[in-house]
Amino acid sequence: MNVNVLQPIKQDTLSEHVFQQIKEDIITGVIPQGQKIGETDLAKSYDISRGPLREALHKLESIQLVDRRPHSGTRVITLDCAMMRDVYQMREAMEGFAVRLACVAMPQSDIDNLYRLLEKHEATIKQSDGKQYFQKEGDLDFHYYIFSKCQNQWLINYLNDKLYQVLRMCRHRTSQIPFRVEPALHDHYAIVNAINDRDPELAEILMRRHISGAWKILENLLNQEEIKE
Amino acid sequence: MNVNVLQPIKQDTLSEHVFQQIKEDIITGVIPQGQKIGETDLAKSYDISRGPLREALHKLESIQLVDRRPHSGTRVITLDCAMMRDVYQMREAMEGFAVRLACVAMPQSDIDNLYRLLEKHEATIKQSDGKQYFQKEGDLDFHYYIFSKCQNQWLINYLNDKLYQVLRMCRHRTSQIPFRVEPALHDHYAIVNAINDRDPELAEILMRRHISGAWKILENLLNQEEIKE
DNA sequence: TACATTCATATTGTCAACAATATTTAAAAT
DNA sequence: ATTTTAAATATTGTTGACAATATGAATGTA
Repeated sequence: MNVNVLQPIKQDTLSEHVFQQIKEDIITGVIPQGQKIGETDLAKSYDISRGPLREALHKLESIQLVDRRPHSGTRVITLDCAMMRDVYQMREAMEGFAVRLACVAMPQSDIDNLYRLLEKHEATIKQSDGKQYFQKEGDLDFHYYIFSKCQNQWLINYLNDKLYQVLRMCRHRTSQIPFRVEPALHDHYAIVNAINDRDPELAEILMRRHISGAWKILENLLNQEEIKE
Repeated sequence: MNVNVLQPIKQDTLSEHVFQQIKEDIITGVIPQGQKIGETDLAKSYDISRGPLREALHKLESIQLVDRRPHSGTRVITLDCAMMRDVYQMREAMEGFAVRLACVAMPQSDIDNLYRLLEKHEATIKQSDGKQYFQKEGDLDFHYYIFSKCQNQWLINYLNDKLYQVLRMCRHRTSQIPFRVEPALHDHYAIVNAINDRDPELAEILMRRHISGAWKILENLLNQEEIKE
């Protein structure tokens, strides 16, 4: 595995520690969407003073997990359809570009690792074709492995720190819905094949299709959900 | 002009006000690159207490203008060649995608405005073919106008809040170097023509070429500069 | 009853002092 | 003279109190 891909973990300060914790609580729904966050309350419940808490909230704002309005307060974002669309479009643009770069930069050993990863996914799917929920994590692993090899630190950080946090939140929200995972696996193989052929042009196109396809499925599900309610 | 494209200006708090001010001071070089920032000193020089100043520094960190290490301190980033490359690659990916979206979403009136903008640039260039420095601002206007019409708030915010701040910093650093601006104008016309033909595919390709071309020129200049020193 | 205004309350923004950590300086040992 | 160690200094992290602003309740008026 490469170094220098992920920033060093700095959890030394209270502010940073609480930031991480609140982040997880928002993503996993412990703090529900749209909820107003009172500084005094939260500070008490995490047992720190308001100073570091405010700094944590600022960091949360910078990765779009909360909205802050001066003098008014902070509240957790609500993942509506428009926001998810924006996020998936961003992924399309950025992961498409990332795979194009990675396709040129990857050593063969990384490509081999990707094939092994997909084989593992394939086995997991065959083993348990009922409970496909677990598999979604595998999807993230695949995407993460690829963009982390693109050699552009800004791109990596944005995908990792911002987009994928919101994405995890989406997944959590839609985790009860069962997806068909075989088509995704097929897409993944096609992408790795393009990388293996050192065809960045094609790799980008396939990645874009893969992500925009995922969005179309998700969009339909969300609309159905809305109609039901 | 559309509303809802730029977030409302919130300069109500000290923290926000100082953030804006330090941001400008960094971008324009008043605070030089690589400089260590002492909280006590800066707080005194902006005549506020350390609380709001720290919040401002966190915001600056979130747009990559400073590096913070816990317990150690804050320093202004240094724009080396690798970082500029990353930024230009990001622009290539994101502005390419933005123009693709904008190409579909733009009403004809916006396209007319773009043509008028380019005519104005053309006139400015002819008028003062010596001092092309001023013209670079025009380039930013053009790019900004396009991506602000892409209808994806995440994309707009990232370009506007992060990439373009660093880009302005680059421009300031290389402002003494004269550029030939006619080729850029030619590219701009080609892009607007593609938009006018409602050809998002082509518009994206042209935008990518335009930006990667600009990077190649800049890269050469930076290398020459290094050799000299 | 509906609406506007005023006052009380709660929440956010700011400050200055204190604690914890890093950096520098000076002394001691090899 | 160079490296190690230890103390002193400076800087960052944290806290609780105070000021400014917004929110909500109560009162009065149409």
